[in-house]
Amino acid sequence: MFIALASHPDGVLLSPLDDAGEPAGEATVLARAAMPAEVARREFTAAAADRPRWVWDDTTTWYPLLLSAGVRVERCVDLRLSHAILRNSELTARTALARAARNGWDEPTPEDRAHRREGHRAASDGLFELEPDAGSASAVGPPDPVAEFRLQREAVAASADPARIGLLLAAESAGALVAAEMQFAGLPWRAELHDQLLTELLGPRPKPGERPAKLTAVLERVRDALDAPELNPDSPVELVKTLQRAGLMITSTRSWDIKKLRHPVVEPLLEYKKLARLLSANGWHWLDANVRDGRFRPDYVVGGVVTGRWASKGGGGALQLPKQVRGAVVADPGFKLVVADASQLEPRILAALSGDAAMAEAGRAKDMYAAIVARGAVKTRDHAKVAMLGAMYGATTGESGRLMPALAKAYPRAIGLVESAARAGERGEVVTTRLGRSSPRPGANWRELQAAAYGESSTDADASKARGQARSWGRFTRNFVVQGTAAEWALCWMATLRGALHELGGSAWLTDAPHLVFFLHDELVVHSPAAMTDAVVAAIESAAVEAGRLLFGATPVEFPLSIAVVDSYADAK
DNA sequence: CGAATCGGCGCG
DNA sequence: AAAGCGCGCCGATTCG
Repeated sequence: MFIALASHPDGVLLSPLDDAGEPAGEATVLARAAMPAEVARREFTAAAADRPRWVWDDTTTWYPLLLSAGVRVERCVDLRLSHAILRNSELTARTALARAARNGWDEPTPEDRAHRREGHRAASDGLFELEPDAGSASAVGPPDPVAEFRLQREAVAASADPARIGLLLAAESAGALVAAEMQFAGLPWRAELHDQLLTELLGPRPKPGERPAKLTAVLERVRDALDAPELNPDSPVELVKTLQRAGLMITSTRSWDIKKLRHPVVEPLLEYKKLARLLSANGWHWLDANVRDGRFRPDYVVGGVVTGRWASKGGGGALQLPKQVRGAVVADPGFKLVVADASQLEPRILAALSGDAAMAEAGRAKDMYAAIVARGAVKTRDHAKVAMLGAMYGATTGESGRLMPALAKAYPRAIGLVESAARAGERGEVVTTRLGRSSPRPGANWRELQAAAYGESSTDADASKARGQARSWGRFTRNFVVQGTAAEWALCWMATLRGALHELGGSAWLTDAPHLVFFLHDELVVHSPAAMTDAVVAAIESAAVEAGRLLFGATPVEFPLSIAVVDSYADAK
């Protein structure tokens, strides 16, 4: 049973729907204020199997309201996220949904539009411009969830593989629930510990506009070493000029390049950069803006990355919490943090995805890189690691490039898979993950440049530019299949765990039971009552096994985790 | 003047 | 030691 929720002049319209998306009973209108109680009633009275799946346009607009009212839901269908997948997927390319003109369901959520108006970059901005909005005609008024849901059910049923795409939609929607719940619960954050940490490294909090004492001290050492009393090292142009004037051969101010120099300025300059970064990215200003009532509540953007990974938006930078400040993340009294990390996830995904028996054999080991060495493909563990990364990212030169032939010889099917994904991208074709998320097509500029290289009047320069661009898109599609499938594994892992944690909690409210508080591509953090951590660890382990089974069925590849039960996130590894 | 871009760096 | 994927955010700089 599905129940669609939609705004209505008198409140909220509830429409019961069957598996095909057809009406399955009388639609009713409820006052807005009565909605959470009605949702709760349906959640609690039904047996688990009969619990409704709530169908709504955006989880971000409905679920936070329910959570604030103390209502958790078991399952939902996030129509906008599902639409984005179905619109692009090769598996549903010939369905009515995919062939329809762009409409309101292709537009960003209302929050995203507001966010963009505030001057933030569009999520799809980047190295490559994507397919432009054809027409970009926004539907008049809010789109109808009932009609959209029916189209989506049709598309799934008619797809080349309904089970896979259906699983992907379920996982994506479950992810949306997790994201809302994690934001609701928040990551426990001890502001006084963060402040203490900053004070130790930078000195006491300065007045606005002033540098902290320790930063000033190290800045003076930099200026002395370069005999440049006015130098502002935050200006790359100024810094590079000053370094050159001191006789140093350098054209950038990256730490990695500076590290290679031999000069008295190197040590204080690297120290300055490190401290200045801490101050600007996660200093007191960050603390004021992002931590309230002992919680950090980042805005997760489910499916915010083309590969299906999550992104984050707004202040905070949730997906880049430096290790430096993780000491401020501490479990509440009586609670523990259970931190779990999937080891070497992407190479294992490649092994399972390609069905390469030899690589899958290595993928059974706790240390996959060591197993690759044991097979004799490469000589050292470092080589195994760098070669695998090169295979998944498309390295052509350097050590990684040199190791590729040996790797391809030992694991022809696995390397063949990423190579053919790269070739497809170079031709401008689409590639698809295990569960059916397809890569975007290159934009019009890309195609024009390719076409120009084959034209009558093309020059060598045109051809070489086109080749470079084609290879670049090929590296993207090469990585897409692995990164995207890894993101699917992580979604399945997290969605399965979410259910298990709820079971463990019994009738306890979300934040009194073990609950997810953080997720970062292949790592998650559960905030759990101290007495339940053994059960939580077991649930995390079995969710990982289940994720592997959901994606790949019977595969020899294993997905080992490293799990730590700690008070402070800083102690996790 | 604010908006867009650049160089740099944090995360996976 | 390094050059190849995906992100978001900062301060400085340049653009319009």
